This record gives sequence, C-alpha cells and structure tokens, in this order.
Amino acid sequence: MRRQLQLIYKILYSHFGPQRWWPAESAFEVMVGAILTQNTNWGNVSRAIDNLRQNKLITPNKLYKLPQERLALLIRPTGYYNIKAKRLREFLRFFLKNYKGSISRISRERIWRLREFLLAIKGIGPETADSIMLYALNKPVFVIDTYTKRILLRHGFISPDFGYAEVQNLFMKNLKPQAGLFNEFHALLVRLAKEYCLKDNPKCHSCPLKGILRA
DNA sequence: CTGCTAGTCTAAGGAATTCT
DNA sequence: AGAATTCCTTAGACTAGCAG
Repeated sequence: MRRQLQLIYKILYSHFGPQRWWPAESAFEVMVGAILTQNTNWGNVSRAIDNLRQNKLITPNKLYKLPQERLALLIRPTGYYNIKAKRLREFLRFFLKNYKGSISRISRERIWRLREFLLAIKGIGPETADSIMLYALNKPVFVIDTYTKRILLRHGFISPDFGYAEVQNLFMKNLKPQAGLFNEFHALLVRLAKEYCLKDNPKCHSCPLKGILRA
C-alpha cells in the first residue's frame, strides 16, 4: 500500500508537474475560499474573492462587520450564498473570539485539537476543516474530496462505503506527515480527476494511472 | 441546407436538516 | 441510523426556430 501510494504520487507528479496550490494572497483568504468553495467550482469562488478584494474586505474584522445580507450579495457567484454567508460568519466569530483573527495565534493550536474546534462550527465539515488546516495553516492533514474517492474507488483501493476518516487514514497511515507532500498530492489527484477520472466518461485509455490497481 | 441566436438542460460541487 | 432533501450559480452542451 505504502509503495503503491508513493508510486501513484510519483507518476502524477512527473505527468502533471507541481500544481502550486492554493492560489491566494494570504492564509486568511484561503480560509474564506475553503468555505466558499463548498459544492462549487473554483471559477465561481474566484469571482466572489475578487468582489471581496475589490472592496478591501479580506480581513476577519471587516468581513464580520459586514451585514449578512451584504456579504451574501458579494459572494453570490459561489451559489448557496445565503447559507455560505451564515457559515462564513460562524467561522469568523470563532476565529475572532478565540484567536483575535490572528493566523499566527491559530497556527499555534495543536492539530487535532484545532480540527475538533473547526468541526464544531456549524457549516464546517471534514473537508473544509482539513482544507483550512492544510492549505491555510500548513498542517500535515490529508484532504479528502469526491475526486479523491472516485479515483481510489476505480482503482480498487477503497469500496463505496468507505467514510471520510477511513479514506483519510489510508493516506495518513502510509505517508510521512509532511504538509508539502499532502498539499501537492491532493492537488494532483484533483487534476487527474478533472482531466481523466471524469464522472461520466472517464478517459481510462490514456490515463497516467492506467493499470495501477491495489495488489 | 447552413449558420446563427436564444432558450433549455446538465454537471459540478459539502454540510446540515429533515424525513423514513 | 441511514436516506433524501435543501441550498444556488456558472459554463458548456444541446435544441428549436428562423433568416439567408
């Protein structure tokens, strides 16, 4: 298993090269993006982030001061904007109250403790929590998403009933806990899913992972 | 019959709430 | 406890209808 995961990483990296995630100007912006990107493609999130940037609103305090309805309007391109405005505010409240909106303060929190806290916020589930930890705070936590599950399923590494934690364990028990590696690995899996491991008509014939199945 | 445009449909993508 | 439903926009694919 360990060797196979390493092999997959190696193949993907040499095929696609480094992905340079996550495109943001600050760690805080990544956090905001992680919530906005729920059930939404990045293009839409990008528009919303632009709206916030243009209004110079990407700081915890400014965003939290904004009335929910105005916030909703600004993040409209991401879809589900009313719900996301609420979720964003829930997170902001937590971040301001416990860490004064400071990245360096929240970074000092121990990993699994912080994860528990994040999961307790209404509107933050496992994927969003892990994205925040890995991509904003550089914590070695492997992010699982539908793309990752789809690839692993098709290659026989998991069955459909595997839950989030089980899939995550597969990676975390078998890889060195390095944020840089987890970051790149997940980004590469997303890239593969978007170009080859499509939902409907997967391009298995030309897929870089063709023939890689669990031994 | 070809080429355009306007309209309709579908895919993509997490978490919470509300059934059964 | 597990399954279904809710929340929404955008891009791209497809279709219908019409003008040339």
